[in-house]
Amino acid sequence: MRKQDITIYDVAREAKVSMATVSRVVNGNTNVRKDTRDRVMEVIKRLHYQPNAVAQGLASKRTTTVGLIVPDLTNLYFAELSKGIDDIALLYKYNIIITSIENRLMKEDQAIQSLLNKQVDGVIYMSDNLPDEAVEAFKRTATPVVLAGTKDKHDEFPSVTIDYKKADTEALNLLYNDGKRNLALVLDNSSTVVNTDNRIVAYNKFMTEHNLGKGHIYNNIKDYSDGYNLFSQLMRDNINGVIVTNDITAVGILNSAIDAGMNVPKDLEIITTSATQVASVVRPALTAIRQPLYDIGAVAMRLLTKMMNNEEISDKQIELPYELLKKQSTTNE
Amino acid sequence: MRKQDITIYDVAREAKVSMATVSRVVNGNTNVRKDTRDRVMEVIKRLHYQPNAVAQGLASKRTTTVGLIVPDLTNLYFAELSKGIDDIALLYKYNIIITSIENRLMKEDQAIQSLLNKQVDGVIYMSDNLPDEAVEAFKRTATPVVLAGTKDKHDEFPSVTIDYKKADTEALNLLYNDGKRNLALVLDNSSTVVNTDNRIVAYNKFMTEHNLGKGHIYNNIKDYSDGYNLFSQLMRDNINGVIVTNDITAVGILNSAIDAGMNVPKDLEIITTSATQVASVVRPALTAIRQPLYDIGAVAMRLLTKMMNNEEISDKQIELPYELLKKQSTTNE
DNA sequence: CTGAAAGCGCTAACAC
DNA sequence: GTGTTAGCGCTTTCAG
Repeated sequence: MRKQDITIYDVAREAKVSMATVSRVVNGNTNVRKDTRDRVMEVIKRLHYQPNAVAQGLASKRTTTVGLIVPDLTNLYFAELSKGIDDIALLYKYNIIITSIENRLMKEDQAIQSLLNKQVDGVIYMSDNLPDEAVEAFKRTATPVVLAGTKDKHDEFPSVTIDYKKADTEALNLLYNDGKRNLALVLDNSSTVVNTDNRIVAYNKFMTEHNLGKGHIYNNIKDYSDGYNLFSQLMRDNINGVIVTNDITAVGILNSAIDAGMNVPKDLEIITTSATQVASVVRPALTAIRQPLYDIGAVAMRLLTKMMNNEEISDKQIELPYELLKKQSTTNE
Repeated sequence: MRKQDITIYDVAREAKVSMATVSRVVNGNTNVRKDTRDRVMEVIKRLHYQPNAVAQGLASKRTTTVGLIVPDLTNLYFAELSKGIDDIALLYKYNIIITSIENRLMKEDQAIQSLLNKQVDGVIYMSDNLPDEAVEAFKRTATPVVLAGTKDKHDEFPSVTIDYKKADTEALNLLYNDGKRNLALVLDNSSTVVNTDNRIVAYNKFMTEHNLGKGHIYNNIKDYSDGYNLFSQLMRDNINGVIVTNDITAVGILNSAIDAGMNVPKDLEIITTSATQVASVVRPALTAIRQPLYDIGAVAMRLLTKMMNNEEISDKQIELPYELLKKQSTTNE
C-alpha cells in the first residue's frame, strides 16, 4: 500500500546494533553511549527513517493523539476554542482527531466510541450539550476527558469555563442601569443543557430581585435568520434590552432592528455573550461578554496532558475570567 | 493504561471459533456461515467488544484516517472547506487528523511528516501557500494527496478549485461597468503563491486590456486591522474600486471608509472574493464572489477516497462553479 | 466455511 | 550500556 518504508530493523542492521537500541535513541532514552547514539542517529538520517506511529501506539499503548468533539467547526466560538487546544497539543506533541457531531449521522456516543477505538490518549468535549449517552460513554472508559466551555450537571468531569451566571447577571445589570426594564434572554439551545440552565437561573433570579416580572426567554434561536426573524416577536413583547448567547444571532436581531428603522441602543439594547470577531465589526458594534475562548481551549488541553500523565490535579473545575466589553449596542450610562 | 479492553481473542474463545473468524465477522467478510456469524455477533454484543483500530491499522496497513492540513481554523474560509471534507469523511468512515500550520512552531513539511508517520491513508492540503518543501514531501510519499482550494504550479497534484482568474476578471468587470477606473487588488498573502499568481495575472491583463495603467496591488493585507489601516493608502492612491481576497479584510476597509465619512459604493466599491457569512451581515453588505467552499471540501474528500481505493480518476483538476453575488458595496449599474 | 500461524513495526521487561 | 525476547491486537495468507 504505502511506499515501502524503512523500519527500525533496517536501522539496527545498518548501525550494527539491536532494534532495542535504536528504539532507545528514537525515544531519547539516555541509557545509550554517546558514540552508539551518534552512529544510530547518522543511519537514521541517512536512511530517512521515520518511526511508524501506529506500531509505536500498539506496542506502547499510547498514541499521542487526542480526540476533539465539537458541534460545528464553522462556528467561530468552537473554532477559537479549538485553536487554543491545538496550540497546546502541538507543544506537547499530540495530534488531534477532530469529530464534528452537528451532523446527525453521528451521535455523541458513536463519536466518542469511534475516538476510543482509535485509542486516543484523551478526549476534549466541547458543546453546550452534554447528553446522558455521552456522560455514560465517558464513565465507561478510563481515557481522561475534559470539558471545554461546558460543564456536566454533577461536576463529575474536569471542566474549563467561565462563570456563566455571574457574566449574565453582569450583562443584565448593564441593561438595567441603562434604564431598560423589559429584558429578554435569547438562547440558542434547548433548556436541557447545563450552561443554559445556569443562564436561566441567573436570569430568573435577576428578574425577581428587580421586580421585573417573569420576563421573556426565547429558545432555540440558533442562527442569523432565526435572530433576524425573532425581532418582530421582541417588538410585540415590548422588549428593550436583550441578552443573546450566540453572536451571529445577535447580529441578526441587530440588522433586523436597523432595517425596521429602530435606534440601537436607544430603542433596543443588545448584548451578546459570545464575543467573536463578527460582534465587533458590525455597526453599531455589539456590547459583549468576551469569553477567553483561546485560553479555555489551551487550559483544557493543558489539564488533559496532566491527566494523561497521571499527574495530580488540584482543581478540576477551572473558571477563567471574562470581560464585559462595552460597545455601541448599549448606551452605558 | 486504558481500562482493560476485550480483545478479539476473548470473543473467539467465548464463541468457540478462531480469531480469524471473528475478524471476518467484524470486517463483514461474507465467507462465514450464518449461524456462526450470529453466534459471534451475539458474543461481540454481550462482551461489548470494540476492535482496536491501532492494531487493525498495523496489521492491515490502513488506518481509515486522513490528514488535513489547514493554515487557520478560525478563518471561516477554511472552516467551511473543512466541514465539506468532514461530512464526506464521515460518510466513508474516515477519521480526520487536523494539523494547523499557521502556528509557526510547525512548518509545512513537519506537519506532513507527522501525518505520514501516523500512517494516514490520505492527505488533504488547503492553503493558498504550497511551499516547495511541501511539494517535495508529497512527492516522496505514496500516500495520496489532494489540494482543496489551491493548486500547485505544475498541476502535479489533484486539486479542487474554482477558476480564480475568471472570477477575478468578472469582478473587475463589474467595477468597470459601474464606472470605476482606479481599480486595486488587495491580496492577503505574498506573491509566491499560485492562486495569487493567477490573480495578479488576471488583474494585470484586465488593466492592460482596458487601458487602466498598471494599477495598484497591495500585498500581505491579512486581517481586519490591516484592512482598516490600508484604507488611507487607498485614498492616497485615488482608488475607487477594489477587489479583496479575504473578506474580513474587506470589512476592515469598509468600516474604515465609513468611519471616514465616505459613501460605499458611490465613492468606493468593494468586492470580496471569499464570501463567508461576515460579508453578508455587515452593512452595506459586500458584493462577493461566492466560492462553493463546502462543495470544494466535499469533492476533494470524495476524490481522495477514490485515490485511496486505487480507483481510476478521470479528471484530477476539478473546477467548480462560483457565483458573483451583487450586494450593496457595488452600485451594479 | 474455518483454523493455524506468521507477521505488521515497535516497546519494554529482563538478562548480560 | 546493549541485546534478547515476548508480546501489543489484529489481518491475512494458506491449508484443509
